[in-house]
Amino acid sequence: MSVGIRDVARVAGVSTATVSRALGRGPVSDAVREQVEAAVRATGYRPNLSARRLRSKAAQTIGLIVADIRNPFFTAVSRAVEDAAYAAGMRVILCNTDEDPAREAMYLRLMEEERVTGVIFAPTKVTADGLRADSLSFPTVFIDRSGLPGAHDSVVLDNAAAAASLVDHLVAQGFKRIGGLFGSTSSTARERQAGYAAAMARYDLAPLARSVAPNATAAETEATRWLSQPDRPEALILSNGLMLMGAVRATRTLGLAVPKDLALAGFDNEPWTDLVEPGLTVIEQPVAEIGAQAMRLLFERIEHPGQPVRKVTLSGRAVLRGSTRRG
Amino acid sequence: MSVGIRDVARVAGVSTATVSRALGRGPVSDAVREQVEAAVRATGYRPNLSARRLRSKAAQTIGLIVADIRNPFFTAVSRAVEDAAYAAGMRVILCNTDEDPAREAMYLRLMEEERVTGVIFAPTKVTADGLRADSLSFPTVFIDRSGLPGAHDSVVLDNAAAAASLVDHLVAQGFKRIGGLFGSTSSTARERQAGYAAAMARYDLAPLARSVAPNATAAETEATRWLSQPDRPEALILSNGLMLMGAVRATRTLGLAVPKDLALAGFDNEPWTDLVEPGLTVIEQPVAEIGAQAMRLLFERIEHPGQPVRKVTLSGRAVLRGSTRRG
DNA sequence: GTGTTCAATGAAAACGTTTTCACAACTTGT
DNA sequence: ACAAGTTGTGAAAACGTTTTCATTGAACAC
Repeated sequence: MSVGIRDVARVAGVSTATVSRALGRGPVSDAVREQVEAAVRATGYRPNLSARRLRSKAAQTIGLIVADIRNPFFTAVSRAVEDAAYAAGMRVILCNTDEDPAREAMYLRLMEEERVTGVIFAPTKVTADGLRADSLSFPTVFIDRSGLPGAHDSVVLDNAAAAASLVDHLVAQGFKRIGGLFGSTSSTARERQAGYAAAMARYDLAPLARSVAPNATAAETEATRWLSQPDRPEALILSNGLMLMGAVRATRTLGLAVPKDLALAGFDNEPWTDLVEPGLTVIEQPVAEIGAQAMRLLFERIEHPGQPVRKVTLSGRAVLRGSTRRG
Repeated sequence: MSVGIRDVARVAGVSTATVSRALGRGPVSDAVREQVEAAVRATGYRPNLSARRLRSKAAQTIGLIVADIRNPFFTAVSRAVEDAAYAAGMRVILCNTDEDPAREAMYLRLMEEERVTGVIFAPTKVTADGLRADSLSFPTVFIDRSGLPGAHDSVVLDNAAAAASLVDHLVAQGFKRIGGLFGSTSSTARERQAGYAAAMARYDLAPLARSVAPNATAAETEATRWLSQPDRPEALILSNGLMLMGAVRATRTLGLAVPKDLALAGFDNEPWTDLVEPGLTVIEQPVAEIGAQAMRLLFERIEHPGQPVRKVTLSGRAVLRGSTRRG
């Protein structure tokens, strides 16, 4: 049979209250503490966390809700979140929504039932815009995308500036017909597109933007179609790593040389981007920093529930490689 | 204040027992069930899962303990595990050990305290070999590496056969001086090395094997050193995706043409492996299948605790690309 | 000495469920 | 028409902790 705190108490010759105090933080004499610890070793006692949570109302659990853990951005963020969580003695429950609002709603309900300490959430635009400040019964930090202004803490990339810096770089290299292929569903992609358009306007260049589903296949299909046209762009900006991969595939099948026939630039400095010749110019997101900052905001929100909503905006870093070098 | 089952009971005009039965599976009249459901909607009741777990002793939680979620192999497995878990109404707690036995021990203890339903675990060799059949108080399935024979259910790749098939392919292409650079810590790498050595022996070729830490940097360093020697191999097999990446970097810095100066082959069919010219020959692991099979074994173990220990061995698929084509 | 404070402890309540037990009201088989 | 299930329900116990409340004894201030 399972050994409980009363078995430990009996062996140690004290009350269950004293055992609880000896194991947690409570005033106990050194002698008693040692007795209890000996009894714990003797019995092989392991506390039951469900009981502890029920009574103490501290779940010591944080929920991490992302679109898909296989997206390298979320993978890296997740690792940072977990490191911070376990360092603070908390567990992490991981959920993949596949950008499906129904699944988002389901997982948010689950989080309520778990009575989690807090949640880190990368919502779709529709869910983010639907969540008012008081919609959620637990502290929540949005990552990657922020929702209604002032409703929730968030940590995001300065997407517009990052996209603009790619345009700056391409213009400096002498490119003029700069196209942009952006994801159609996320608010992140929308911000990047806006930054791109604004930068193009600054240079008096006509923006050439298209939108598709933010995955490699859709991007490859659309890029192939676009680049087959006679008036194809001489440079192309992709709004995330998967789409960049699709674009590379398109250049291969069309036999286009990079950067001679087409310059390429994108987001997410994944390990392979410097392996495909001639190296891809990308915006590197501070992924670990995003996760760590999100946890910091979350902990501070838990500590001071009433404090004003905060939005942390981090800058991307342009990693310049051969794919944007003017022949 | 938080609304509990007694509030629902009061509103519905029934006892708490009836509410519990109406929400779960218990005999209740249709009329009462509707009343209860109406009361739940009216009160906004959300069950407290900690209380439920404490009383019912069903945690509905599975632990997933891997080395590092950023390793694409574990990322993919993790996604499959989570899909299966949530489909069965279970939550997933994710833990990263960084191959550190101390962290493994810590997380295993945590799993005990959580009273988890089961665990999917990718252990280091030292931990795996130290865990007897009765060491763990919860059903456990090992993935990627199996421990003591007959101690735990496991699902693994046929590593020896996979490595041998790479040798077969290289020999068929006419390569003779085939080197192997293997990870030094995992039992997986050891199996791959053994398969490599056995295959080489079959062809009466001298094995040329070296071991380093299984990461990109160490592999790059060692490969650079090795390939700088006058008697360097004409083909190189790497024991995982990260090491393959390191080897590619080494060829770039040394100015070696692939496959003319050096053929390359490795493991893990990651998306970038077909993007770096001329395409890398790799063994594709059935990652989703591994996760799904692990969950199947786990559920069946939970269902039938006494059944004999099972080991599922899956085959890799050789994806042949330009990096091993004989010039 | 006599209050007063404080540290250490135990008994018992509390946390929010599910499950057991008992029972009443129906069905069913004969 | 009667025994034997079966079904629906409520009261109360149980799950394994932490926390509250009360009590003891010792230390301290006057």
